[in-house]
Amino acid sequence: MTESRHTVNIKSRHSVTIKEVAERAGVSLMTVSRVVNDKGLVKEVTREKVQKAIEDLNYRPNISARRLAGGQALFIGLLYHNPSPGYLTKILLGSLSACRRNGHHLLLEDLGEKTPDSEPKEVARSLKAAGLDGVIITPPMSNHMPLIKAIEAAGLPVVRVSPDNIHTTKPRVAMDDVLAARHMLQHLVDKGHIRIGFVKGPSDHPSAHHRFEGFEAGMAENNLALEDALILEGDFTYRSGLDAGRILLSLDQPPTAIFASNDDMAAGIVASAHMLGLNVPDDVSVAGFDDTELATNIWPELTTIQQPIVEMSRRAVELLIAVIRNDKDTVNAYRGLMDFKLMSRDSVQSID
Amino acid sequence: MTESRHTVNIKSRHSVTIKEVAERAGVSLMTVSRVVNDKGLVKEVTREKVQKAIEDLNYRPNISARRLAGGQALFIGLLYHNPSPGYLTKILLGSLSACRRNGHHLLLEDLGEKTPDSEPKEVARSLKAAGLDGVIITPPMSNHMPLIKAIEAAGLPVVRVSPDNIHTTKPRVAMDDVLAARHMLQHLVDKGHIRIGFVKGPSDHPSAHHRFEGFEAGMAENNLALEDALILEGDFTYRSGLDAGRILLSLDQPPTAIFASNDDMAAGIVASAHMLGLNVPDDVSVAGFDDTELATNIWPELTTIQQPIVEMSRRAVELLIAVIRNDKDTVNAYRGLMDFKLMSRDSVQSID
DNA sequence: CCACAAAATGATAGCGCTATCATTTATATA
DNA sequence: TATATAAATGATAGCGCTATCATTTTGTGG
Repeated sequence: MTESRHTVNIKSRHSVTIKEVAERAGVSLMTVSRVVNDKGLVKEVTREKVQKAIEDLNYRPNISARRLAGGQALFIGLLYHNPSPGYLTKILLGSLSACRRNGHHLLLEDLGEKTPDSEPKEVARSLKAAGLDGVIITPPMSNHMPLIKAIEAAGLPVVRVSPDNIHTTKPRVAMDDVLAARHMLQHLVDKGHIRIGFVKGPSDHPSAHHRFEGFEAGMAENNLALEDALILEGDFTYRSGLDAGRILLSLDQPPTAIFASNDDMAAGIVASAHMLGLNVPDDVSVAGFDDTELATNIWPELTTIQQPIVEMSRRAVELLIAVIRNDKDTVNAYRGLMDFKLMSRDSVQSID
Repeated sequence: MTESRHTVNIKSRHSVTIKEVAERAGVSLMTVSRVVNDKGLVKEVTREKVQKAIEDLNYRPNISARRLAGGQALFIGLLYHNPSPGYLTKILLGSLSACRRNGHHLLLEDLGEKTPDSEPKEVARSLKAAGLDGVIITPPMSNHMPLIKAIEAAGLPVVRVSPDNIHTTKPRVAMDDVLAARHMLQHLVDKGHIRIGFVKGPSDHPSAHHRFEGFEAGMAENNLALEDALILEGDFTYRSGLDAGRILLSLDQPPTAIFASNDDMAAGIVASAHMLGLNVPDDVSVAGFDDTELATNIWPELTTIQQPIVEMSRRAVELLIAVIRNDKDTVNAYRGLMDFKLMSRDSVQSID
C-alpha cells in the first residue's frame, strides 16, 4: 500500500474504470486492457506505468463488461445426483473457483428430480435447450453411459469426474484408486501388519474392483498370501461394515488390521470392534478410503485416503473449457491421474 | 413446446436477443424488457404477445448485459470458518440460488486463513477493499462480535445466520432452537418416554443453552421432574457422546430415551449403547439435533431436528439485498424465525 | 537519409440490456 | 367536441470493456 493510495476516494469496486486507469497512466483504454489481459505488444516501460496506475487506483475489472464485450463467457453445467454433502461441497468450491477465474457461468443441475434412468435423451435435450456450452458429470452419473452418450449426441462436450473407466480416452478427471489402495496397504505393512482383512465394496461397482485390485497388488508385492476368510464384501454402508467387522473380528485368528473400501464401512468396523470390547487401534487397526466427514467425526479418527476433490473439480472446469475451445495442448496436459493423500490418524498403529 | 419451436434454429443461449423478441412480437426493446422484468405499464394483450415470442424463441436474458446496463449487481460476501461440509453445501446451494435469481455475485471468503481473532479490523478492511456491498456471516463467526462490529464500522451491511442471540434487532436469519427442542422432547414423551436423559452442549455456547431451555420447558409442560443424574454436559463431539452415554446407560435406573444436543453426541451415545450390548431403539431410544450427514450415515439412522439451511441462506441473501437497498418492508417481513423439521427415523421407538 | 517492416499504441463500434426522457394512445371530464 | 391527464409505448445514450481496424513509432538495411 503506497501512501498516495490513502488520499484516493475509493467508493466501491465498480467506481474505478479502465478509463480512469488510462488517464492516470497517460495511455489509451486499449493499452490498459492489453496490460490487464497480458496480451503482449506492450513496452515494458508502458506496462510498468499502467501497473502502477492499476495499483494506485485499486482497479478491478468489471466481469460483466468483460463477458459482454468479449462474448466469451461459457455456461458450464455441473450435473450431480445424490452426492454426499461433503463431496458436493468440494466439487462446488473447486468448480466455482475455476469459473470465477475464467469469467464463466456455472449452472447446477440436480438430476435427482429428473429420473435420469428413464429418459437420457430428454435430459440431454433440456440441457442443450438451457443453452449450456458443456457439461461436467460427477459420480455416480459419470458412469451412466446412456446419459453420457445422449448428452454427447446432443452436441455438448462432456468432462467426467472419477469415471470408473479411468483409462478412457475421453475427457475425464480422476485419481488412481488402484495406486492409492496399494499405498494404504503398504502403510499397514510398514506398520508391521501381516494379517490384514479387507472389506470390498459392492461387486457391481467398478471403483470397488479398483480398490481391491490395489489391495491384491500390495499384498503380492510384500509376498503376503491372500486368505479368503479375511476378504469380505460390503455395500459401502456403515451397516455392512458393522456386519463385516463382526465376522472378521470373531475369527479364531482375527486380522490385526482391517482395510475397508470406504469410510462408512470402516466406521462400522470400528463400532463392531467396540461392541466386541476391543480397542481401536490397540487391538485392531482400521483404515478407510475417501476421507469423508465421517472419518474425523467418529472416535478414534480414521486413517484414510483423501481424494483431491477440490482440485479435481477445478481441473474439470478447465479441461471442459479447453475441450470447448479445442485447445489440444491443455487437453493433453490434463490426461494424467491426480495425486491422492494418505491421511494418517488415530485408527491405525504399529504392532509392538 | 409448440410445434413452431422445432423449426427455429436455436444456436445457443446467447443468440436470441431482446431485439429478436421485439421484432417477432412487433414491439420495442423496452416493451420486451418491461415484460421480462414485470415492470407494469404493459397492456395485457401486449404482454401476451411478448410472452409468446419469448417462448417461441426460447429467449433467456443475458445476465452480464443486465448487470452492466442496470448497474445494480451487488457483490455479496459469504464468510465462513471451519463449517461442517454438509452445512456449507446447503449454505452454498441456497445463497447461489438467491444470487443467481437476483443477478448478483457471491464471493466466498474462508476466514480459516485469516486468523480472525487477531485482527477484526484488518479483515473488515480487506472485505471493504474487495468491493463487497454487504456480508453474510455464518456460524460460528456469526457470534464473533469484535469482527461483526469491525465490518459494520467499515460501512458494510451485515446479515448473520443463526446467531446465538436470535432476539437481536439487527438483520439475522435463524430458527428457534428452544421451540425445536421442546418439539423433540414432546415427540419422545408422545412415544411414552418418561425417564429421559439429556446431554447438553458446552456451557460457553449459547445454542447449547437454547436447546436445554427447550428440553426444560417441554419437561415442565408434561409435569416431568428434572433429575440431575440424567442431565450431563458434552462438548458437541462424538467422543463426549461416548462418555455421556456410558455414564447414563450405566445408572441403576437408566433412561429409556436420551436426547443429545447435536447429532455427533447422539452418534456417540448410540455407539456406547452398542458397546454395552444394548439395542437401539429397543433398549434405549436416542435423538439428536441438526440432521447432519452423520445422522443417516450410521445405523440405526438418527431421529433428529433438521434445520432449513438452504432456505435460511437463500433468505439471508434476500435480506441482505433488502438492507442494502433500504427496503424496509422486506426487512420487516423477514424478522420471523424459520421453521424446522423433526426427522423421525429408526433410533427412537415407543415404549411398549 | 530514405524505404520498408514490425512493434506499439490508439480510436471506436458494438456486445445486450436498462434508465431515462420523449412520444403516442387511451380515458375521463367539462 | 375539446382538453387534460394517465397509461402505454418507443428511442437512445450509455453501462465497462474488447475485437478490430487505423495510425504512429521504432528498428533495420541499403
